[in-house]
Amino acid sequence: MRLSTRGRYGLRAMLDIAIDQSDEPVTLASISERQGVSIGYLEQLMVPLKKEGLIRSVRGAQGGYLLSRVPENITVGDIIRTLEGPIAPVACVSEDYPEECDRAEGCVTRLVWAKVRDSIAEVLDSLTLHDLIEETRKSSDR
Amino acid sequence: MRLSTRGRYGLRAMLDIAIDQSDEPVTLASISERQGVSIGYLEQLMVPLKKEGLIRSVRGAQGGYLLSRVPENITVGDIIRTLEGPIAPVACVSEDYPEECDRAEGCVTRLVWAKVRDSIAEVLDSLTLHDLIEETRKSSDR
DNA sequence: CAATATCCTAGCAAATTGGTAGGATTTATA
DNA sequence: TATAAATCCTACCAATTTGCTAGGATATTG
Repeated sequence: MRLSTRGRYGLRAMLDIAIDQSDEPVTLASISERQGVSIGYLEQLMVPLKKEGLIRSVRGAQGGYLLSRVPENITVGDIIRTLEGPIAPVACVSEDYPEECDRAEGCVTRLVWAKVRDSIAEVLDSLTLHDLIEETRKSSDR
Repeated sequence: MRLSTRGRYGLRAMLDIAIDQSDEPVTLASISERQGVSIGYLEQLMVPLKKEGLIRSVRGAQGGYLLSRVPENITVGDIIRTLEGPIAPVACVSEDYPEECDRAEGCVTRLVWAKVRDSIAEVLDSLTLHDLIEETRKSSDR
């Protein structure tokens, strides 16, 4: 039941971009330095995030990445689903296209996994990047 | 964010044993037939479940497996933790021995994963084998 | 003693994970 | 108009995890 580094690093990267207030693009080099993740790996994470429309990029010198929406309108769930796929502790209760299964009817354990899926989704969807920025400020004024 | 087959098959196997009312040991051969999981693989799952004290075994002819406790006292969480390890969407918020991390203090994303962990645990710990037996009966009287 | 079970050790192919390498392309600025 | 700074793109790959199977040893019943 582990999240892969894609989701973890991806969320850190998105928060890193969100925290920057300058309105100037944030480079992967700077994210890499702050977050301790290689530029090459970050590049891979940016591809789906951009395709999904959560960020936009500026190419060339002084380029980098910017959020496409205000932090209030980007949830952790948006980011995690983009990088890890639909939430699905097991394939037969996937949010998107649940996998067919012979024993589906009368499969009681399926109900368990559906509850797990929903409880995870509830947490991820209730948190926005804005919330995490706030939390960051709180923990830094000490 | 997937559960492995160990947890899935293991829960099915445990429920299968729980549903048997005969007080006689349930063989892996019969579980295998009903659940569509090989005997060899089931054997592997029984080892930790037995070590954890959730089931006991009877060797030899007419042998098999029995629950060590009444279904009311075995939660889904007990089974999943036994087969999959402590609940931990990421290592730094593992229920058991959270992995150290340089950026632990001030790491806001950690709070997210802790919430996810707790919400998963809440679901798994609130469901017992008894609940699932009840659910099975309900879905079969139609 | 034969049949039926669990127990135990090993091994292994396929998939997934977590990256790296190397270059092509775009753009700001000196 | 070069040059440097960036993103973009394709490929590859080693290590780990997953999901098993094989083959036998041991225990128990009838």
